[in-house]
Amino acid sequence: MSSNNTAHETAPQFAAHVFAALGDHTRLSLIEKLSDGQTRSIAGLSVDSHLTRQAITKHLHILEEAGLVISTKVGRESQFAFKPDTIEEVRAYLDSVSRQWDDALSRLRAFVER
Amino acid sequence: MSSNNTAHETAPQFAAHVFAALGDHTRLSLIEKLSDGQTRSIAGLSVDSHLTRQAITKHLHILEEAGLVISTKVGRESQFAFKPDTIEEVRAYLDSVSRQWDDALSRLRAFVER
DNA sequence: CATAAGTGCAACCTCCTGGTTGCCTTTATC
DNA sequence: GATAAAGGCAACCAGGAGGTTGCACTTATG
Repeated sequence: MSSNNTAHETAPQFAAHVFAALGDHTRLSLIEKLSDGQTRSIAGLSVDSHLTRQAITKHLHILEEAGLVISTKVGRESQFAFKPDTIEEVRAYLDSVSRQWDDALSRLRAFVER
Repeated sequence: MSSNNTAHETAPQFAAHVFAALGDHTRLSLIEKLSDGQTRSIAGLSVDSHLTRQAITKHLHILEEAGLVISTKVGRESQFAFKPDTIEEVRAYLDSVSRQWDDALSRLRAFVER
C-alpha cells in the first residue's frame, strides 16, 4: 500500500480515494471492460454507452487519477489500459480489515473457552 | 455475491454500491474502528470526531444500508457492529476482476510463446 | 420526579458530481 | 486540400452528498 500513492496519503485516505473511484457503476463497468487486458480508445469505450463521450472521458480521468487506469496518446487517439497494481493494494487493504476482524474473533473465542 | 444483496442488484451494481459506501474517509474510519469486533453506540463513535453526532449518524446509516454494518437498539442507545460478510463479497468481486486480468495475461503469454 | 444522556427527525445550506452542449484543435483519409 | 474522426476545453445545469442547527422523544439516574 504505497507504490501508487504518489500524493503521500495515509493508507485509509488512499483506500477511500480508490473506493470512491470504484463507487460508480459507469466507472466500474469501464474497469471491467479494460480488465481483459486490451487497450481501448475513448471512442471505443463510449460506443456502447448511452452516455456522451465527454462523460466517459471524465470518468476515465477520475479512474486515471485514482491509479486504476493509465492512458497513452497514440496518433489522434488516447489509449486507455487497466492498471492492476492499485486494485491489488486495495485488496490488501481489505485483507487488513478482515484480518483485524478475524483476530478479534479468535481473541473472543479464546476468552469464552477459558 | 448474493446473500447481502437484498435489492436484487447485479453483481457490479452491488459492488459499486458498497464501494461508494467505502469511498469516504469518515465512513472508512468508522469501519476500521468497528472491525475490532466491539460494538459501539453513536455517541461512542462520535466522541473523538470533529463532526457532529448527526453527521456520524448519517454515515452509519449509509454503511448499514450498504450492508457493511448492523445496528440493534438496546435501551436508549443503538449499538453498531461490523458485519464482515459484505466485505467478503466485495473482496470476492475484486478477485474476479483480478482473475480476468490474470487470465488475459496468461493468454497473451501463450500467444507470444508459440 | 427532575434532569441528563442518547437518539431521531426535519429543515436548511453549500459544494461537488455526473452529465450535457458547443466549439476548437489535431490527425487520418479520400 | 477537403472532410471526417478523435479528442480537449470550458461553461453550464440539476441533483445529491456531507454537514449543521433546532427541537422533540425516550430512557437512565440521582
